[in-house]
Amino acid sequence: MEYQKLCESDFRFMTVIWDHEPVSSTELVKLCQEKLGWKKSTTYTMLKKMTEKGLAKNENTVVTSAVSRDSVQKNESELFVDQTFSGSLPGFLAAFLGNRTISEKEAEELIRLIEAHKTGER
Amino acid sequence: MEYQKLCESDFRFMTVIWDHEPVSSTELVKLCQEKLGWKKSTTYTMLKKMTEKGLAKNENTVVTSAVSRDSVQKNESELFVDQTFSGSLPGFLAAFLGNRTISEKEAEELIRLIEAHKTGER
DNA sequence: AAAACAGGTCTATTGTGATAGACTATAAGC
DNA sequence: GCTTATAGTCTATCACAATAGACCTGTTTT
Repeated sequence: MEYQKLCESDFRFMTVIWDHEPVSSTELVKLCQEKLGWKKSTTYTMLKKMTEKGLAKNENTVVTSAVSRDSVQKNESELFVDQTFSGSLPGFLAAFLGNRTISEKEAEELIRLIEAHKTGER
Repeated sequence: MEYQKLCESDFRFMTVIWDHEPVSSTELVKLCQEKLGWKKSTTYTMLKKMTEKGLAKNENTVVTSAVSRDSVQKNESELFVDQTFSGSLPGFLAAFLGNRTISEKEAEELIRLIEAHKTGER
């Protein structure tokens, strides 16, 4: 099955789960109240939707994620770069950097990442 | 005024404009028919919406953009990184690269971009 | 003058994202 | 046995994204 984009509230909800799992459903209701301003039924509605989509689990009142934050972030990023920059990572980076500057420390971190994913091919 | 996110069809529509401007409205109708499968009235409805939002202009049946592709891409990218990675560019890059590899040529291009935006600060 | 076309508006439909109120069922405490 | 939590469902509302059909007006062609 192919990746199904998460809409915004889905993502924010999953973020609460990722940040706190495993978490009891009651606790999750409290957290969503605090962090997202949601009522109880909103949280349960979302929770059900997420379990139906296979993104979360609610077993015996204990909620956990069924997909990792990393994998979702990866899919979302790919989708975004595809849609907005026809898949061009340099295109994205050029746009994102625009006329901002980044610290040398951050630059080094980025370069390290790039080096780590570089193949030998030209 | 703050940046108003473009929804998906808005962005695809603007892309047609950016790719062809200046373009007559009739021609735009044809292009949207081809590229997006839209009917005439759909194109005009969108065009009106875009002019109302200040993203495009229709002057004397000649359509042009009122915002650059670059600036929209920049805003969208910032928004995406903020929402998905709490604003962390390295976070984005790590997720995007995942377990893929990039060619040496592309890596060089990315590094050049990063160097160009590096400040002296540590 | 009638037909054809360019250029456009207005209203309507369908889908679904986002949110919650009212209600139900089951177990725990008194 | 009644009350109070806990855990959850079901239905509904509202906004707006996405799309288009029917219609209108002015200009050009036959």
